Amino acid sequence: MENQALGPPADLDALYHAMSDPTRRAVVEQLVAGPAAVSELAGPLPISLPTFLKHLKVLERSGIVRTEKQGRVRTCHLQPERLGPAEDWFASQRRRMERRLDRLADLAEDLERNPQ
Amino acid sequence: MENQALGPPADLDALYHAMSDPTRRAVVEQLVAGPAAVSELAGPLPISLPTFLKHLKVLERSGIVRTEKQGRVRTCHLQPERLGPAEDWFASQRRRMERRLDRLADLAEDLERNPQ
DNA sequence: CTAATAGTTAGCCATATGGAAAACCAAGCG
DNA sequence: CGCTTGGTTTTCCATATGGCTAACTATTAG
Repeated sequence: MENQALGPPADLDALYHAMSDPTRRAVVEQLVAGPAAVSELAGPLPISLPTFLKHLKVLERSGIVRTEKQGRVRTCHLQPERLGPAEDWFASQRRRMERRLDRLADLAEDLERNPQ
Repeated sequence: MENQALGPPADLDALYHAMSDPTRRAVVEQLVAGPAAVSELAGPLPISLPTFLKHLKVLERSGIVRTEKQGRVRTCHLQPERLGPAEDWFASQRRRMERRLDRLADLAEDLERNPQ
């Protein structure tokens, strides 16, 4: 449930930190459409290339993006399997919360049926 | 900024930022079990109360936790409906990615069947 | 009324983050 | 070879973050 033995340690800190910035989410949304070179990704964005590179490094540290250089072009790919754990933590909390609320509702019903 | 008509409104910033810290995730995991007072939440944690309060404010800004004070006790509640959007963004990206990979697989199959 | 309890404010500090400009490689092209 | 293109490194800046202590306010228990 926690660590699925995929690449680097699936650390939620880095993952959620990576996704907490709109620029970086935009990059991910681009990469969903397919791999892209650094300049293709940076082009439309209103920030300088070096600044973009910092964002890219944050994404790489989080494991959500992998990059490789061929010649002078660095291509960026999304690692879809890293999206799972991020989604899972939220889903897990939500489910636990719902179960609790259900139990609470049951209890309330019992009390109503069988008042003290 | 450049929101490309993809995904929900960008208060995801605050949400993901809130979840990028282990202390704050621990608080959320506690609150899933039910509402709790500030000191109950802060007690087990290895940080000072003022520091804890800062974390709590981050959680409140993100909308994931609501608090109310009665007498001298401030009680913290989880807002489960805020967990949904956070989960959804990831789910949405993952699904888009999967669809793309499926199309790609189909294409590869076609090529194999019908080589150029 | 006094004292303990539960938070809150106010400083202070070190590090991290997001941003920019400038100068610097290295791979291709003509 | 020399120029251009695509990245990279370095340096610098302002602000945010996470942590602390100390001092303060406001309830409530005795």
